Amino acid sequence: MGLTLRQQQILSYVVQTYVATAKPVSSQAILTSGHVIVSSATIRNDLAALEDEGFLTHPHTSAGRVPTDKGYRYFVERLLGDVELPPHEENTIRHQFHQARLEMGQWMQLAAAVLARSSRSAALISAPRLEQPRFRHLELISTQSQMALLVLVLQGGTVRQQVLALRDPTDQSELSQTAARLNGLFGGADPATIRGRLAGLSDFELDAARSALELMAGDANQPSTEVFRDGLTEVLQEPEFVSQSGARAIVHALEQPGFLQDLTLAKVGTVQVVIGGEGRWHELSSCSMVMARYGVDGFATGTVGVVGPTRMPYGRAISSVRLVAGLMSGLVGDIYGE
Amino acid sequence: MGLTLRQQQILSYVVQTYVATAKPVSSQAILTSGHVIVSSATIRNDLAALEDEGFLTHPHTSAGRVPTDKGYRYFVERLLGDVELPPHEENTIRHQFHQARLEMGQWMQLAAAVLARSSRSAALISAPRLEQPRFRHLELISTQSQMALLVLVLQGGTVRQQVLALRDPTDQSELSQTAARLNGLFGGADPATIRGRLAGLSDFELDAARSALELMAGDANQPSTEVFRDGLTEVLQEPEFVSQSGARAIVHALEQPGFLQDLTLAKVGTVQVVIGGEGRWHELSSCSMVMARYGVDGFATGTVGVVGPTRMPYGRAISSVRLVAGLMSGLVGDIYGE
DNA sequence: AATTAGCACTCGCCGTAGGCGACTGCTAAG
DNA sequence: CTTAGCAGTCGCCTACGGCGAGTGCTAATT
Repeated sequence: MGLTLRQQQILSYVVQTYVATAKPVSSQAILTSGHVIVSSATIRNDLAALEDEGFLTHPHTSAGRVPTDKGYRYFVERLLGDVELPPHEENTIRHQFHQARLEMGQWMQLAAAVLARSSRSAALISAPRLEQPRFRHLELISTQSQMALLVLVLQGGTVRQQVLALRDPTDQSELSQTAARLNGLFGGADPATIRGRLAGLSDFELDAARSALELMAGDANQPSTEVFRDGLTEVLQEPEFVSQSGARAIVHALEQPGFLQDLTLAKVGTVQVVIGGEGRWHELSSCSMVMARYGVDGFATGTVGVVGPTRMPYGRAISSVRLVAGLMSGLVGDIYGE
Repeated sequence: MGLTLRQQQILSYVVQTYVATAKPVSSQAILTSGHVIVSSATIRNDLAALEDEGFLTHPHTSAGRVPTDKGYRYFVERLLGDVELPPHEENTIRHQFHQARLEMGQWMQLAAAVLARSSRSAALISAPRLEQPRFRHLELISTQSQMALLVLVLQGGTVRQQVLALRDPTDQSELSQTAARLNGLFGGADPATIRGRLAGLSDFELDAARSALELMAGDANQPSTEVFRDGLTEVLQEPEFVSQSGARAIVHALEQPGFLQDLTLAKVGTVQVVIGGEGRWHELSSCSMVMARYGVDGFATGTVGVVGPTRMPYGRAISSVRLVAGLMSGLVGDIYGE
C-alpha cells in the first residue's frame, strides 16, 4: 500500500518534470536524470506499480507517464517540502508592496499582478470584507431635488454608496441635518443595534437608515464585486489551453462573480490546494487552485489565490500565495487596526 | 471609383454572411441568397472589382471572399443603416437597469454583463471620472497609534481612501478635530484653491491636505483601476480565437489597465468604431472595438465599449453600446446631478 | 524477492500521394 | 454589360507506410 522510498522519488521526479515540460515522462528520462540509480526496467516496474495505485496514467501505450490528480495530491501533501521563493524574488515582491501608494485598490491590483507573475498562473484576490460590520459615518449628498447620494463609511474604512430616491424635494442643508442626526444615533453600532433604534425616526430618516442597513448587510453577505484578477495571459499560453475548450473553463471561473466566496476556507494563515476541481467544481477538472485567506480572523478577511492547470508549479504557487497573503494580512492589520 | 449599387449590395451581403458564418462567401452563395438577380458570373466580376478596390480578399485561389478591414469600414460607414435592437431585447435591458439596486459598482457590472451578452463580444466599462474634481468632505479614522485612514469624498460622491502614516501618536478626537478644520477650509474647493489655502496649517494638517490633493489628482489623471469586464467567454469561442495566439491579443488588451483611457474619444453620445486596430494598436490587428463615452460632458465621463474579432456583428454592437451608454449617462446624471 | 537484460509489440507522428469538391478566372457568345 | 461554359487552382480528407519512442513481458541474475 505505502510507496517505497524509490517510488516516492520517482513520482516526485515525474511530477516535477511533467510540470516543467508538459510532456509525458519516460523511464529513460528518469534513468538519465540520475535521480535513481537502478536500471530502466526497474523504473518501469515502479512506474507500473504507481499506475496501479492510481498516481500515474498513460495517455497511450507507447507514451511516458503523466501524473493523475491523486498523484499531484500525494506530491503536494507528502513529497513537497516547505518550498521557499528564491530570496531575491521574495525581496522584490516585498519591495514592490512597500513602494506602492497606500491605497487599498492599488494594493489589491498589485497583489494580483505580483502573484500572477510569480506563480505563472491566473491570480484572483477579493477585497477584505468586514465580518462584523459597524456603522461609522454616513453622508447625504444632494444631487437632484428628489435624489440624493448616500455614502456610508463603516468601521475600518470600507465605503459603500447608493442612490436614494426622495419622497419630497429636499435641499442639502436638510440632508446634512438628517445625516448628522443619524450619525449621532448610530455611531459605532452594529446592524442589530441600529434596528433597535429605528423607532421615532421620520419617514425620510427611516428610508436613509434602511438603506444604510441594506448596505451593511450587503457588505457582510453578498459576494464582493471587488475581485481583482490578473494573469490570464500567463495561463492561456500553457499548452493544455491552446486547444480550444479547456481555456473556457478557466476563463469562466474567473468571470464568475461569487466564485472565490464559495470556497469555504480555513483560517487565515493556511494555504489550501484544490486539485482538478476535486469533484466539487467539475468544470474545473483540468484546473487546480491554490488559495488562502488573508486579513484578521473574526474581523475582516479576504481571499487570495491562483488558478492554473493541474500541471501547475505547486511549490512556487504555494509559497507565492503564502507570501502575498501574509503581506496583505499585514496591510489589513495596518488599515483596520488590530 | 465609387461602387455601383449592386456592388454595395454584394459587399453588404458578404460582410453580413461572413460575420454570421465565419466562412468565406462564394459567388454561388450570393446567387442562391436571392439578394441580387444576376448570374454567378456577373457576381464574380463584381467580387473581383471589389477585391481590386481593396474591400475584399481571398484566403486562397479557390476560396470565397472575405471582407478586409477597409471592407468592414465601408460597410459600417456607408451600408449599415441605423440598426436598432429588437424592441423586446431593448426592453429587457432597460428593465434590468431599473431593477438593479442603486449602486454604481453594481450598475457597471450589470452594464458589462448586459453588453457582453447582447453584443456577443467582450465588454469593458470604466467608472465615470470627474473631469473637475472638487473637495467635499474628508474623514480621518484612527487605526493604530501612528496610523490613520483618510477617506475623501469628492463632489459627486466619488470616494477615495488612503492610509496615512502619522509623525506622532494621535488619538481619534484629535483626528476628528483636524478633519473638521480641513472640511471647513476646503469644502467645495478645487485643487488649485486648496493649494492656495495651505498656508498656516500645522505639519499634520499639511500632510493630510497633501494626501487629499494627491487623491484628487489621481482621480483626474490616473487611469481608473475600476474597469469592469465581462464576456471573455463569449468571444473566446469565436473560431478565430480557438487557435492559440489570437486569443492572447484580446486577453492582453483586456488586462491592460490604462487601455480604455488611451482611446481619446469624441463627445458623449457618439459611438466610435475602431476596426482591426487601425494601425495604432497593432496587437489588435484582428480585433475591432466599438466604444462610446458616457456621462455628462465636461463634468464626469467614463468609457464603455466592446472588443471582439473584426468579424463582429457591428450593427448589434453599435446599437447595444449606444443603448448602454445612454442608460449609463442617465445614471451619471442622476447621481452627480446636472 | 528484487533487479536486470533483452526483445517483441504498440501506437502516435509525419511525410507522401491521390482523389474530391468548391471556387475562381477567363473567354467567347448573346 | 451580362451570361454560359470550362479549364485550372488549391485546400481538405483519407489512406498508407515507415520511423522511433516507450512499454510490457519473460527469463536470467544477484
